Amino acid sequence: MSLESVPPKYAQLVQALQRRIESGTYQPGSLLPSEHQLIAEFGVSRPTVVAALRVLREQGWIESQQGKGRFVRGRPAMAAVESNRRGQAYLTSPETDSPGELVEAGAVALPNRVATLLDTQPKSRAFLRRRLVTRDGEPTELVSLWLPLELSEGTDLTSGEPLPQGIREHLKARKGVRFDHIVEQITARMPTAGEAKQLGMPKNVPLLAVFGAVRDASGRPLVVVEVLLPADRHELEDAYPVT
Amino acid sequence: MSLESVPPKYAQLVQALQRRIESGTYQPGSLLPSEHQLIAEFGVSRPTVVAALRVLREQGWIESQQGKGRFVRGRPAMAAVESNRRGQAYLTSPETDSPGELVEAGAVALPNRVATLLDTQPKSRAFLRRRLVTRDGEPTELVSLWLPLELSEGTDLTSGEPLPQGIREHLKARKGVRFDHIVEQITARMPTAGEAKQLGMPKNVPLLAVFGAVRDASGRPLVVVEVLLPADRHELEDAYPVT
DNA sequence: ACCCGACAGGTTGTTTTACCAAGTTTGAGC
DNA sequence: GCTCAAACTTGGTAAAACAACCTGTCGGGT
Repeated sequence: MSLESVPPKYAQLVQALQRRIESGTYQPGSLLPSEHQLIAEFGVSRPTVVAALRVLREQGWIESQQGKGRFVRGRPAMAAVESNRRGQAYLTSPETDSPGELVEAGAVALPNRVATLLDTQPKSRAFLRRRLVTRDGEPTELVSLWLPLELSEGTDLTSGEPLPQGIREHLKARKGVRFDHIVEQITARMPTAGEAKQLGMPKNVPLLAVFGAVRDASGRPLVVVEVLLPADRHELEDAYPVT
Repeated sequence: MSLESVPPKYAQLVQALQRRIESGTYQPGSLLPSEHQLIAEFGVSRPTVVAALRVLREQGWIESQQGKGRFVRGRPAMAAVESNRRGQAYLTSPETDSPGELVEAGAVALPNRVATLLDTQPKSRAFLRRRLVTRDGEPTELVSLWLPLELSEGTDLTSGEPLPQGIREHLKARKGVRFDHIVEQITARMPTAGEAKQLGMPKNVPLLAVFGAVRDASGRPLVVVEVLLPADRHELEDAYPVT
């Protein structure tokens, strides 16, 4: 009676083949053993082998060609690029993890762009929570969070205290909403006098403005995050496959 | 004798179920018919049904719960957001599709950032091809393409003529290289005097600079694309799932 | 009357055996 | 040298069985 559940056979096969590719046993460009050979070596049936190879192909480790065989591509290089999405971190990790100070928390009239992203009438009101994040004691990013009023009620976001929990978990626990994906808009503009002062940046350096509209699986907007970054100190990096 | 190859049954099932979800026959949140019911209705075997449902789950249309059934999530909202990646279009569609003029084509010393992205020594030389893209007769974007010299030899990129073919196809046909993914860096800065003049923009408006390092499957950099956008006229949009 | 556990019948997840189709390579035979 | 069939490869379909999980119902016990 094993309390630990063993992974299914096809998943074990996936891991075994990944290890062999990473260790160089299977060189990139070479031909992988055929289905029949893998069946003989691992003692499993053909559908099991096929299931494992399908996973590897979908993850980009190998590619297959009908009639010829399956070729090793190597460890997918995309996985090595850590996607550095600014909005993500502030939604999942607790505010107490990133030092900073709360500069605003209360109901405000929505800017046009945020109203559009939230799918509400312009000038309607929503809850705004804005933090100035510091790194090494210096202010570096201005992070704003807009929530519809009905979503902010009954949460700890309206308090002036830093959240000891990720915003994503907090909203799921209190309001039952589930984040699914983010639509991101990136623009650049000159800082206002107030922003330049808060961020301690020269007035002739542009700001990178990242707007992230967080939506549920049906596409309904839940929250909008805005991250303002002085462009001389930050840049955004990301990776994606060529279609 | 059908010359057209019919799609496999599981793919037909995928399409049929997608249509029903989109048309509202299967409402989001509701329970999908069980495997047994789908087998009876479509007259296929269980592995075929399971294969179709696996595709739908991986694409985000449904989610499954062992012991209960499969629930409709709806058309994945991510698919509705057209990913608007600036670098992509210039790599795949022919230059003759986007009006503009070639402003530079020849070997130059690499800027530091591009040399880093191409994984070469700083100040080494590479081929630069720069185009000023116009929309509605107005200049809007400055697109630069850097290639290692050995990759530009024997291609039509060194000529002053617009390519009647996508760069991706051209390089694959002539040099046998295959684009796999792009590592993208986004920054903002003030335009130089020359850039402001070429783009016909005010000097106090920042530029969005998008650097895209195109790599093959092993992560080796092939080409670097730079797109310069006046920030008052363009913004970048993208969507990605919450992990 | 109420509670709780056993059990039956539903669901999806995993594995096996079997067969046919389609693409590629090889080599035997002409 | 050429043709073509055989033998390899992966892709797809069918039928069956077992395991794991959920949800009722039907008991028996308190």
